[in-house]
Amino acid sequence: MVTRCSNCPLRTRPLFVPMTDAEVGFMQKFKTGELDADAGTTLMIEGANSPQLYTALEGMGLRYKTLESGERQVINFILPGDFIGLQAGVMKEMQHSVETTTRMKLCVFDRKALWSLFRDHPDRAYDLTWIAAMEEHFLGESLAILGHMNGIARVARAFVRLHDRAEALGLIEGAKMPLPYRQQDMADALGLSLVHTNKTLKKLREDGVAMWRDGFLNILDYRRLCKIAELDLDREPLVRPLL
Amino acid sequence: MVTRCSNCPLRTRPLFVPMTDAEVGFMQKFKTGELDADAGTTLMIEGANSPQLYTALEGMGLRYKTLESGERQVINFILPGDFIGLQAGVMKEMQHSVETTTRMKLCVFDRKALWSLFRDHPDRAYDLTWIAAMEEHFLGESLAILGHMNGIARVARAFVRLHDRAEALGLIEGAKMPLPYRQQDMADALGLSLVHTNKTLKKLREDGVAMWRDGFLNILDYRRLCKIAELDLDREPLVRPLL
DNA sequence: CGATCGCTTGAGCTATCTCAACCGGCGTGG
DNA sequence: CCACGCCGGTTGAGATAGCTCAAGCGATCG
Repeated sequence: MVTRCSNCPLRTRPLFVPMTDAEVGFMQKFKTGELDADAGTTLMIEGANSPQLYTALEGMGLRYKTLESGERQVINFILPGDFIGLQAGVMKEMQHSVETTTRMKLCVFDRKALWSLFRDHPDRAYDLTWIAAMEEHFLGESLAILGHMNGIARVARAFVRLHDRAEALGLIEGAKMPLPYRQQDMADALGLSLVHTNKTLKKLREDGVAMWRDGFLNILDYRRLCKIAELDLDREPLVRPLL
Repeated sequence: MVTRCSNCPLRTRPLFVPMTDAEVGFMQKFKTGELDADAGTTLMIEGANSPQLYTALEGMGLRYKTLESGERQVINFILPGDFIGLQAGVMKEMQHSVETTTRMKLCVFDRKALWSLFRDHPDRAYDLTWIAAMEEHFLGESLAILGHMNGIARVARAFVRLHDRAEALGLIEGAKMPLPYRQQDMADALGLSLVHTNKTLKKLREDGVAMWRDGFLNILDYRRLCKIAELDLDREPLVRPLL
């Protein structure tokens, strides 16, 4: 279902709209190379500027902010297809850091090329703005989760979101999906303490709802998970045409 | 310091860069009119589509999401200069609602014009993406606030942010700035209960740090407020070139 | 004059936090 | 090859920030 296109640094187009040959040509010119990053690599750092932008091709990572107190707020999890560095592209500096969790393969291109994109390919520029608006939407949703839901609902919500994204990417095999993060990462994403996150995971495990261990998430009862996450089972599908 | 330009629907350019005559002309063509909305008007509604986009010229409002449980998450507060409806512009539908708190004057333009903007004015389109990236930054910051700070720090942070924005807009008169929201709005923005928000405000009042009543915020001790908000007093200024 | 709205305050409850200890697996260095 | 240290995960116990429920107050409005 998902077609990989390693020539396309900007995987912004809904999948059902194929690129024209001309577009593919442009994209190849736009792309400056591919990057193979080890697990634990810091791709971008808060406050600094990055001359490079990326699209994740393989592997997983996360975006986070470091607070004055030294704590971390994980902004979101990075999966294949995600665009990395829009802020660095248009603003003076990044407002969050980006780090790989597993080994990642990334499509690299130059931020200076961004302007030519806007000048010569308005439809692509439009897509880019669409990405940003989408990102804004997900952040707003996260805000609502942190603002109004209790521990177990937050964890459940995270699992549902990750499951749905993984499903769209074809990453699920036999009800299991890779989820290579640490419990601390999840805790930092959900605004919970590590201890409480751990106990919440235990509860979900014991209730036979979902099991996350050894880097894999196994959802045993999707229906009940959605219920806990306060999500409609037959909600309209997440619009996430990025790859 | 701030120059008002009611001909400019897209107040995206840093203030120190004046528009050329040609640009002003285009903007006037782009703009379809002005809207005078009463307090309590719903400008956009979650799930619906909006044929119109706005720039706030006067007055204040707020963006919010309604949760399954019926609760509200206030995404942010709208002040003059804010762009409203980017999501509606590029996505199928709005992901949050927008409501006026006071009477507002808005600059209106048509979402269909957005595409011509991208096609004919790449620099402006670039600005629009810059806006979106900026919005993303602020949402990320809010996320960190909800995820990691306690009640009093959240309120203090909100006050500092609002103060700084108001200052940039020249809305501060004798240490007082208009803040026409209800305590419930603030509570919904910060993920606190109304009762706890109220008690926190009382504490700030009694400690002589800040006083919010009758629609005005009076910051008595900015230095201490920043301390509570866990903000550096001499942090680099908030980059918010939007009017 | 009664009803509504926003604000205020008290009291008890609990979800979540912090502190602290322990465990198994893994990599490193002796 | 063993021993040690470190990392991620797990669990218990006590402390508390923040929640819910409930009541009251002044202002505004029809």
